[in-house]
Amino acid sequence: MKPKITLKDIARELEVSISTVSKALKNSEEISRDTKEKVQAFAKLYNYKPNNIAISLKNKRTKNIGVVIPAIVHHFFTTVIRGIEKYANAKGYNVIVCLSEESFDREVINMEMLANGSIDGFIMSLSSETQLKGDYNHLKEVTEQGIPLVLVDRVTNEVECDKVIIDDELGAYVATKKLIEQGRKKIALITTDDYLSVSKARTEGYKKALLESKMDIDESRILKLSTMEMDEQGIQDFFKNNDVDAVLCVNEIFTVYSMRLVQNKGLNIPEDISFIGFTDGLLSQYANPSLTVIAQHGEKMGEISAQMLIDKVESEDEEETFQTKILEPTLVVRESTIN
Amino acid sequence: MKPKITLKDIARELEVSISTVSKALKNSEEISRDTKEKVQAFAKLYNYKPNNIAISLKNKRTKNIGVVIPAIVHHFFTTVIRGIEKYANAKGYNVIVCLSEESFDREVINMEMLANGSIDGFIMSLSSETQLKGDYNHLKEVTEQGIPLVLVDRVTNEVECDKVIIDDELGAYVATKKLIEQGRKKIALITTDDYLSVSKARTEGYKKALLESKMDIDESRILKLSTMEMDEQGIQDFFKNNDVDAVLCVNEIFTVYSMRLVQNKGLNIPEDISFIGFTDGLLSQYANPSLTVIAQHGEKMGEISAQMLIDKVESEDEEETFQTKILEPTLVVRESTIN
DNA sequence: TATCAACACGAAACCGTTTTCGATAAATCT
DNA sequence: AGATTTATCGAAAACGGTTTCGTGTTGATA
Repeated sequence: MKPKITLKDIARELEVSISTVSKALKNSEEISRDTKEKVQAFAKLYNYKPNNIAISLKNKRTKNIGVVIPAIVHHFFTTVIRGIEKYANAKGYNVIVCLSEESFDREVINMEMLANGSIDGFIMSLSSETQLKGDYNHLKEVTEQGIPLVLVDRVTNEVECDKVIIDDELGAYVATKKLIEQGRKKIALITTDDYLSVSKARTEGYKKALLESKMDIDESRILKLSTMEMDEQGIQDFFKNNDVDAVLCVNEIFTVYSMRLVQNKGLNIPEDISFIGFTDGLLSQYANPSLTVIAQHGEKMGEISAQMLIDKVESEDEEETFQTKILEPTLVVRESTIN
Repeated sequence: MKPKITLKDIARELEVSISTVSKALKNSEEISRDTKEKVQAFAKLYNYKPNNIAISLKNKRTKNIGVVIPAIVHHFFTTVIRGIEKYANAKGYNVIVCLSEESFDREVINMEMLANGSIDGFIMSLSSETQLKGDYNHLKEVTEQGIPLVLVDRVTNEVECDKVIIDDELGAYVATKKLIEQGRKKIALITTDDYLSVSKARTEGYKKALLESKMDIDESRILKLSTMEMDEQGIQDFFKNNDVDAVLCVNEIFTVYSMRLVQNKGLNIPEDISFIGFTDGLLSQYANPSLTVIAQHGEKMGEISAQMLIDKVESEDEEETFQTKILEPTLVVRESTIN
């Protein structure tokens, strides 16, 4: 066990001052070639690495960014993290991941843990409970303290900050339009409660497409489920009581589970009924039939979030100008719709 | 924008010394009731929170743990992270996640970034490239520096540290045994290269079960694929050239993809051919038919890893005693096998 | 030979805490 | 009254760096 070596150790050993060592290691012009070589050789020999904490304390910058997301087992969020990691790491930043598990309290606790010097900025996606409560004081507090914040995907316009979202309304619109073009007349929507920003937008896109095609909006064809748990019974009841020929679902799981139900009823996909889901994840790729989906480009969203955040963190001037980056979703056609 | 308030600010404002403020906030006996109340009230009013970085520097403990894993889009690893997060957070620790993306270099870089004071300990799962190279010097270095390390799932016995694994050999053995009991005679194994610790163990379990039942080991029924990418062609060729009535796959994706291939050939699952996979993830649950799998209990593994690490971090004594915790996998029977 | 710039280095402040060790005054004891 | 406690607080070191500023020693210049 060889403990870490410090500047002080080198200074003592070489009988110079700490400042000399520090400068020598930075190749400062102030220090003679002789001393620099001596110090650098010694440092290399003993594998000296400056202590990150000390540096953080000195320049009030940690090179850490905090990421608070509702869940990690959802494929979409893992791709977002991956994008963040990728960009952040290339810029020399570490990523501290905290999971709110859709809980308001855990979101608050996690932010407070990180907001006291541990990170230079936040990237976060709101928990569903937070969006339900509509309480964003914990976000406002960090922005008031001057900590940069980027909201991604699940956002709110209650707090002023940078945001990265996809055009969920457009995504649902395009998907619904696609189903209409295929001659579908009874198009269902399986979504989550409206307080989720994304769900609301998608419902609007769905309705917009229907209205544009002079089709009625039948509220009984819209199923709203909880975000917290997978309500299998709810979906079963829905298909028992409704006769539909196409379904748009706001996530992969709803889609795949619904497909199995109708398959067990003896229907053929996509001949008898079409499906389109959100999120282009493993489930969509490997489902049978494979899913036509609205791809959300999570990795791209993560990268952009990280870029916006790090730009803010590293910018000198304190211009209070925020932007919202809206990405366009992509329709990926596979086997669950007639192509 | 209200900047963070420090002890010094409070001291100046209340005309006492910094030490008095510090003690007052800790409810020290040294300080009079009057002063304590005054200080505490002021601190609450201005929402004083101690700076984590300063505290870290002082007591050489960051309350951060570093997690380095090969990938995050694999369901198994996300469950591990979730378990780590859960335990660590309950203990007041933050989790810094780094992705090696199966690359040796990125693994080294990430560890070096974190090893200089940013974290109190590591939890990691080796990248496949690292296992291929067999170079574990970066691990040995951190342990030599006295930084606790816990290896999880993808481990090596080249480095002495705590480890958490599941009994992969047993898992494959149980699965193969199950297939044999069902009367399967031509059981294939689709796995990854042997340099991965888990693949090797699973292959052994598979062989052991076969030998125990006096069945021949036909090496042509063992397909070894790269970990790096999904080799669809390799699987297609395999099923073109082999006649099998049961398949054991080391992950979900191999299983699901293989199932589709044989389904498209007109075979019925599980009547004509059975499938068992590893990892009880979304793909397994929602595949059609749903998968019989060997569950690896990733979340549990994460929790145990975090517990072992934090125990080491917080223990005073430096006993160099390491343990390897071996979890038992569980066979989850679903539709891809005859039950 | 006195002056001055260039060179090479060190002292010390600083980042925000914690903690040890006095120090002062009042209170208690002999 | 003098000695000793006790209560209350502050100075300062420490954690491990960075950075400003000062200082002593050269050598060159006038």
